[in-house]
Amino acid sequence: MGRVPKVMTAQSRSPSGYATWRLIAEELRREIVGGARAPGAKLPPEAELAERFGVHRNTVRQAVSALAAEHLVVSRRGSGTYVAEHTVLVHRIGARTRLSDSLGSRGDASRRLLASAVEPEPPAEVTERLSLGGGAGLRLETASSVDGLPISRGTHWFAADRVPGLAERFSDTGSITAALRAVGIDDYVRAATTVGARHATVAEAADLSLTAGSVVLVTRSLDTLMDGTPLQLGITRFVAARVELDVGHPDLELDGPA
Amino acid sequence: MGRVPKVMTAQSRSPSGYATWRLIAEELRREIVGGARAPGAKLPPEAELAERFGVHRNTVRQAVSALAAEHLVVSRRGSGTYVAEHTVLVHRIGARTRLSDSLGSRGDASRRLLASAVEPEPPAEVTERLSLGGGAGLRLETASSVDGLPISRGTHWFAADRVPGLAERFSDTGSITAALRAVGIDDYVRAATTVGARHATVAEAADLSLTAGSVVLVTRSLDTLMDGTPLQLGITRFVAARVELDVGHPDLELDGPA
DNA sequence: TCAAGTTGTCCAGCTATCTAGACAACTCGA
DNA sequence: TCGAGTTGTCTAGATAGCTGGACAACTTGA
Repeated sequence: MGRVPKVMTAQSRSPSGYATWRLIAEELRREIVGGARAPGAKLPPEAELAERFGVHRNTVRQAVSALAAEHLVVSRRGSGTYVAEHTVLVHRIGARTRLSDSLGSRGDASRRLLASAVEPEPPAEVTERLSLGGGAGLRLETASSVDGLPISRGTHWFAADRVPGLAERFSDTGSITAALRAVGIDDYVRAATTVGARHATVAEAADLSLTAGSVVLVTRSLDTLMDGTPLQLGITRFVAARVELDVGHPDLELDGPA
Repeated sequence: MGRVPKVMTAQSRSPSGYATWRLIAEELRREIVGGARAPGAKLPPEAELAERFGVHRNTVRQAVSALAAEHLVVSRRGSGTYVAEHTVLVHRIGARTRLSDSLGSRGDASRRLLASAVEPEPPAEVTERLSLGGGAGLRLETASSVDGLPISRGTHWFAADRVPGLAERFSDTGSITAALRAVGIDDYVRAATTVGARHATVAEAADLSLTAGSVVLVTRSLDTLMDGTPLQLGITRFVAARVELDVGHPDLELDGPA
């Protein structure tokens, strides 16, 4: 592979608005999370990386320390820098799958309530998609993490009068499904989900322990009761570096008879 | 909203590795593609934006010109800066939906073949998921655009001996579905799709007319014949700023009887 | 025990980026 | 027609980040 893209050749920085060390960090991160460098593997020495990217070793060091800050690599003086265990969480998006399920399959996962509030006048999108019609909205802010690393932040909207006491129930269980069951809603399905991606806002970067400008996956989903009544509008921001979404296609059989 | 995050306070650059003007550009882009600023709407004057972000007007100008470079805004001397028509393409991911469908619903959309090649030894992932078993792989590189703006880049793998002449057929129609039909494959379905997001590589940024460090949505999908034989492994990079993925959930009825 | 290899720390100089200010060019409503 | 408002262009200076080099601290294998 020799020299690699060569974007960062000139002295100091490329005029892209991105610091050279950031571009290098992102390239190395791609190699790691993409699987080209397995956990436990040793990274090439800084001197070698510096030569490969055509920059000074100090610049590589800054890139590596950024990766170390997000626990993707661990450096040992005198020995080398090693890829850390980093397991990417695969979250399945399906009509009946919940984030709790994806988290539950893992060892040290948690989901917790950060805040809840009754909003007399929710944003237009919420009023519309939940068919609130002037009623108040209940907003829940949640956070999830795996192995102590933040995975996602979620904003969940409900019709306030349909789910009395939901916030308290959620705190008990860490599961929205369980909390809904506790307030009398036994079943619901995912009606629609859209997926986008963008740079994290400053606030999101802080919340998710990311450096500014990291990438987040954003899902917007609508859950409905079995009779089609809209139940929950959820907006979830996932740390793109640590999460992959799996879009199930279980509707194969549905097409046969049609 | 007053002053906004204030990340970029100090002189020169913030210590995040991102130039101040880039952070501002990304914030403005979020406001625009997020819908807070409608197409045709006038942006606040540069002086006002400068005050809001706590930077000099020149810094705002650099951010705005970056947005202008991606055709998200248009500046008119003496008048102001306006949000351009930018329509986000919504691409539905379902068992039987094709990118051609999403593109087809739009006015000036195109899809074209960039390259095709028979690879005697495809990457391990391809060999495995397509069950090539030592056979050669056919690789197609495609690009799609809407209104002259690049939307995606795709890499499509097939078993070379199962789809003779596919590349030529694709060039004719701009549709993989049509090309497959032309070589005798009438029907197939999406078996699995995963979605991730990350910063674009340097090469991708160039291919998709993006500035370095922009965000791309990455889907990896496997299509199979109706009998389950793997047919196509596709890796598509979408411009996150211009595309939203819609995950259909058409399998509601499937769960009832189960 | 030693030497090669690797990461950690420090410092001086250069340069791109941001700040600051001024003025030109143009639009649009009064 | 005029003037307020807005974008376009230019110059100059300050500073943080990148470069380049040297050396210390530590690990590992011979």
